Amino acid sequence: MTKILQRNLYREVADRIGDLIEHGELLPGERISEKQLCDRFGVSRTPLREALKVLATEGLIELLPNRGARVVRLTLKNVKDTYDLMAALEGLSGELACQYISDAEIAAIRQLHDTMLEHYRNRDLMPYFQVNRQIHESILAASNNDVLQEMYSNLSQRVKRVRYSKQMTERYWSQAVKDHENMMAALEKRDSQSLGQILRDHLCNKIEVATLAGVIDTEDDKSVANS
Amino acid sequence: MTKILQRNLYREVADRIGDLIEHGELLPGERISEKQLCDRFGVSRTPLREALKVLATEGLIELLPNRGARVVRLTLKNVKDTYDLMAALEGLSGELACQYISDAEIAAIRQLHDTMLEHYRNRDLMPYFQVNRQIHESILAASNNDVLQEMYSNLSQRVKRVRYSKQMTERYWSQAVKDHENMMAALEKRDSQSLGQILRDHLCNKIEVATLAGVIDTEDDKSVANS
DNA sequence: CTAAAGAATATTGAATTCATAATCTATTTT
DNA sequence: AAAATAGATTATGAATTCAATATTCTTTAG
Repeated sequence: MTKILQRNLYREVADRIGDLIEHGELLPGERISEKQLCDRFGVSRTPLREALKVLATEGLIELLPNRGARVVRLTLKNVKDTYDLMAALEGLSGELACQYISDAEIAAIRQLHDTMLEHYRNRDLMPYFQVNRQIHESILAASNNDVLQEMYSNLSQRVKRVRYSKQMTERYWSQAVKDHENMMAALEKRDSQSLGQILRDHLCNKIEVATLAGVIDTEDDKSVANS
Repeated sequence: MTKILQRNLYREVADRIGDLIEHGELLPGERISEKQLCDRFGVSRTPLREALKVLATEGLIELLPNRGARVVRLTLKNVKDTYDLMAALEGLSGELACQYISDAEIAAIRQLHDTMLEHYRNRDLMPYFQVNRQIHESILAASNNDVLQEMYSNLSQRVKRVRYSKQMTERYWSQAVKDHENMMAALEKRDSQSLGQILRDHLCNKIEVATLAGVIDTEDDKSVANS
């Protein structure tokens, strides 16, 4: 997949700041200094400030009038809300995919599925997650709904930075694999109702949330003192 | 027209441009002139351009590198995709509302519902739609999910400008009212599965889409000539 | 020594300026 | 006369400048 080369400086800067947030170089609640980032990226304040406005719209940072920007502090409720929404969107993607997906696309997903099972049997966690993600993305792509994909992508961005803190227990892992077996069966039957329901109930996201409580909403050195 | 004198100038400008798009003063596909809007709002290009970036992120306009901004041209598929998504979100809002809604809130919605029925009996179309919208908004609010509400609001904004072109047929109207009767029953029983399903299937949005084909994607004088 | 007040500094908000790319117009060539 | 090209004009992209608000530091009163 060739990347569309962005000529827009502000978009480039926004993506870079997004990366900093995702990788924890900018902490939740941390004040974002315009000057500091300008120096870091070698751009002037104009495109940087445009990027900040865009990131605020995307929900990654928040802007306080006359007081600059800060990284959004994810609360447990906030993450929970986001996952509930993502589950609903995945459900919709499954329903739609059943209507539009081609035999070839199903075969490709079947292949991913089998690969994933192999990783599960070997207990290769990272490759498992990698392929798992590809399966969900394939179904999303097959939904043939651009708005849905855009929205899902945005929500995914917001909670990306809390993903690394997962410790899969054996019980949940086997359940997730069973879910995927059912998904695969529903998809190959093109049973949209079933696939939608399975994806909505698929708990892997919620597991993450459950194991997460300690990571998010950390009390930092920076003060908050707002409404 | 009152001039702008508020903090968060870019937000104000973005909202005003959004209004222009919604009310058809800026047409789909129409090139947006920065200078013209600057003069109109009495602001400099800096906050205006920030507003354009935000509007592009919200999906109302699109930015072409070095070639300015233009109002997004809604295609039938685009609107259809958006409504599919909104239906899924409404479904989720219903499920969640059943979990969190208070007796008082249900009573308030019951009151709105009865008022709506009255408007239906009198065939008062506009008041009917007004109260109808209030009911859906009340359920959304009761869902207790801020992210959901934010997303729904954004999607709603995108398709707002095609709403006025609806001609409700008697048959669809009576069906919509029946749907609402079922919704009300499910809500009062706090039957989240039922309410979710009813809201997802509730067709009023799709009626709009069906009667819409002539309105959207109008071929304007302005040229497009992109991928 | 603490706390309040005021000056100094730094940061943000917005307008202006400069640079570059796109568009338009007029002229030239076939 | 039609098409192509060079120059002029306009619009956009980005940096800089100016103005305001907020923050920090210093001084002074209690």
